[in-house]
Amino acid sequence: MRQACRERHLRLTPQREVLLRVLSRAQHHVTADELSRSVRRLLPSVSTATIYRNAHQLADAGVIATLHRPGALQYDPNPDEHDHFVCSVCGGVFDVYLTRVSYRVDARRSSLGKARVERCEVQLRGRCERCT
Amino acid sequence: MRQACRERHLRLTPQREVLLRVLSRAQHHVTADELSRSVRRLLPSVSTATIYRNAHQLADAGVIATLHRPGALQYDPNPDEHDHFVCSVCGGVFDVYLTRVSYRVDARRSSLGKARVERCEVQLRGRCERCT
DNA sequence: ATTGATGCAAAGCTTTTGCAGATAA
DNA sequence: TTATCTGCAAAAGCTTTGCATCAAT
Repeated sequence: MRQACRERHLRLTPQREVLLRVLSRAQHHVTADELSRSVRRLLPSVSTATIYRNAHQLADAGVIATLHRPGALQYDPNPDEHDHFVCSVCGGVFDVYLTRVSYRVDARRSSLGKARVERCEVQLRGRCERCT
Repeated sequence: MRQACRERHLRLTPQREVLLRVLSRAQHHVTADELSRSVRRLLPSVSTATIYRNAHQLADAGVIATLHRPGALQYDPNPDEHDHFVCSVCGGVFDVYLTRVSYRVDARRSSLGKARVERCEVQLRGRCERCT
């Protein structure tokens, strides 16, 4: 992460260092608000604007990913390629790792034209263990 | 659509009728703002609150679907089961119909526990025809 | 010395809500 | 008649931005 910052001329300010640390420790996706709280626990002065600005830069750099969920944006610190399971009851998002993903596009019904498909993201839905 | 409304005791007010008409004619996904404009072209007095309230009710009724996209919620009036292609350049969303979707969950790496998977949504990403 | 980063406060947007009056069934 | 709906305006969230100041390189 620090390496990626240097490459992009992102300075290693105390604020950014704390943010990186919090993200690398995060076990799940986090909203900007949760990120703010965690960061401020270590460095209380950090402003919301800084959280957003830095998170966006990291997302642009491909260091973290963003998920648009109802209510608020979520930052996904998991750098591995993976997909998600969304609980339709509690709304929780869980990482899942899929293998052998395959599909066929019904070209006649899909108005893709000459579009080039570069990636395939899967979102599983259902009830999570706790909401069963 | 009208039938679904009756079943749920949703009254067929002029506002709702226009909304249903606009939705049934829509070729793509629409934001609440676009929906407002289209509806007001036919019935200028309709308020934003009414648009949101009704769209949510229709979504709850399963008549339309909602997509959380950056910037704003989108309503998807397509009742067929389908997936989406998202252009990473212009952000446009296009309907795609997939067949033979298959995948395997790597249970060891995925912390799903006893969660029950009920649905599998696929989101393809790439460049759409116009952005190539 | 430069160029980028920060905090603050204000602004911007989308979406929701309270309420009184109106209306479909 | 009654439960539902509507418009308005205000409120509520989340996110972005302008700006003066500060600091990493």
